[in-house]
Amino acid sequence: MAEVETPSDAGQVDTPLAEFIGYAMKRALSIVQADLSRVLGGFGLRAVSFSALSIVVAQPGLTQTQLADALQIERSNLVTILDELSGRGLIIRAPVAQDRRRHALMATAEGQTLAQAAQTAVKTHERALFSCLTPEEQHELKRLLTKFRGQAGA
Amino acid sequence: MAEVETPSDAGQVDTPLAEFIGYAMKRALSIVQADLSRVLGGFGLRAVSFSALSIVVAQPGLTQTQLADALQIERSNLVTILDELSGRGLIIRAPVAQDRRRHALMATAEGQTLAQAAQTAVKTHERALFSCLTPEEQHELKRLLTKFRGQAGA
DNA sequence: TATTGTTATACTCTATAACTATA
DNA sequence: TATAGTTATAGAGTATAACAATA
Repeated sequence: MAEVETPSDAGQVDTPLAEFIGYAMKRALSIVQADLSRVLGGFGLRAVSFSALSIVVAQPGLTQTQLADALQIERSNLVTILDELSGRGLIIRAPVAQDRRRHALMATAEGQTLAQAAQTAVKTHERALFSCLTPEEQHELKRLLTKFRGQAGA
Repeated sequence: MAEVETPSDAGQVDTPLAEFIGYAMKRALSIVQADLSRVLGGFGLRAVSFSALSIVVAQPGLTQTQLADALQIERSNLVTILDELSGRGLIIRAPVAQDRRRHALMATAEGQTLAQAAQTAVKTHERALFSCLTPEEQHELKRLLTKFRGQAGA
């Protein structure tokens, strides 16, 4: 069997995947998620509970099914997340008079305050993280991602 | 307790998260991943095994540690992936004469052929998926993601 | 009959520690 | 002692089916 020389430059070894937007997206996201977890950890929140809480604050009265749809997660998996938020007194599941199957989700005052603080912190840290891009580039990146989601995700 | 009206427009309910690039990235990626899984399923590959095979084809002689680093996954988790590729005769773990602890990863002829075909298919489907963006926008999106990773991921 | 929230469960992904064989 | 590959395992995250209460 022939001798083999192992490449020494492992840093640029993923070249064949460099042409795929999906791959670039995945690698970029993992950097953002690491930063996000760190920041939200200070508030006792995970990314998904932060998202859930933020939406409940913005759209009080949402039902669990609506929230699960908004987050694109399964209703069953949302239960644990809401138990967590509710257990900390950040949200309540209010009864809906017209339909007793549904829960209207509402943030408590404490939940609103925490959501506000966490959003500010995330915004600050995202700004720092993306400071290697110009403000125009940051805006364009978000615009392109959002446009793509709007068109391709239909 | 006051009556509650539940919002009827659940589609735009994630507004408070719309300002975060990370959130836009996550939602965009999940669309790409769904498409990718579908395409790669036809080749009996998952995203991670496709990535691994592609890199081995491009960089023959890589060791497992180098490949794990390139893919940013744990060495331990790479083992199963390589067992899978090796079991299908797509790659081999060749012995390295200078260091008998290491395995030099090499794609077989069949592995090279499959990688080539899968890459073409992924490229085609990614092009179709991103057709809602102009070629300039697609290029810019990839450039921004790559620049971000290069700068922020250091 | 259908829907809402819930439980249970299984399956994938990821992370960590410890082992072996080599260096 | 340290490194490469491996094993085992635990913890997330995610997906599916089925149930009780209600419509």
